[in-house]
Amino acid sequence: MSPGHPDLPALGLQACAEPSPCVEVKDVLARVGDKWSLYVVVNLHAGPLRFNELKRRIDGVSQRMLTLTLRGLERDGLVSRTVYPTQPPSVTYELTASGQTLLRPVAALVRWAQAHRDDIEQSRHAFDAQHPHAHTSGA
Amino acid sequence: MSPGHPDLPALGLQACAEPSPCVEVKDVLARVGDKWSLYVVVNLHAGPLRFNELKRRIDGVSQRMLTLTLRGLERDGLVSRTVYPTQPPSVTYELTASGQTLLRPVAALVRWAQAHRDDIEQSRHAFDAQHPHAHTSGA
DNA sequence: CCGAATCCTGATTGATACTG
DNA sequence: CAGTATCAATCAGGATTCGG
Repeated sequence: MSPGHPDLPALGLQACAEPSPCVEVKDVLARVGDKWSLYVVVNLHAGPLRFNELKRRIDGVSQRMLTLTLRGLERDGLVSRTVYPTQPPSVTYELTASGQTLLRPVAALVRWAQAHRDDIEQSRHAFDAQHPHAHTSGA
Repeated sequence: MSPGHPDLPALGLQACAEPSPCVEVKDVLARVGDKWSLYVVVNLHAGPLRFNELKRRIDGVSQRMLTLTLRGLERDGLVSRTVYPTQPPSVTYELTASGQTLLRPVAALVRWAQAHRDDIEQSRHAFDAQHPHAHTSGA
């Protein structure tokens, strides 16, 4: 029955079939999948940035959300926060070693997204066409 | 100043520094990062499953959320739905070719999560310890 | 300049009940 | 068995305002 599935179990995914042993993944996805974390991490990949510089680059993020995102990232040890007691105060954020390693798997996902963008777009269009009652919302 | 950053730009991430050109990624993360899609995809990796079988396996998912998740996945062409007009009706869900390819980058993320689980856990604990005002919530 | 606190809105989710 | 509909609760996110 099984078509030509490559054996994914070898990738360590079978351990993730149930919610309980898979909390770690939810964790990661919650961190990287939220609205802004990814942008912060990516923008920080080239070196430290100050708060408002980050805010200017991400443009669209509210200061509240940027603060919360940075706090979350900092809490998880993905980003470090450095305060320079100047006048006015200056604070910079930088990727930690962990934060840098995260970029790699994220990049894989990005590549997948780019490769399948058209397929998905097309698929959605086709699907919406034959499902009149606009529940287009994804899960 | 830049520490030993591997050149991430080569990974195609620099194109993602700003929201606009990065919609695709948000898309993917929205699909895979939501509460249940990942479980569905992973559970389907070994072959087709019926609705309630899926529901039983994921346990914790409400039938509503499973339906919505499957619809979203189907809409994006990641999962296919097959109806057998038996009595009672039987419906099976299966990963499409696209859906199968998604497992690979996801696995990379899973591996990262597993590898950094302890660091993150520890980091959170340390962070919470010196931040009394329980905003433990991540961003 | 950095960022914390408050208020308010809308999207997500879950429980329950009902239909084919 | 598979799926939909409705309702209520929760939560994330944005605008604004105040403090160090």
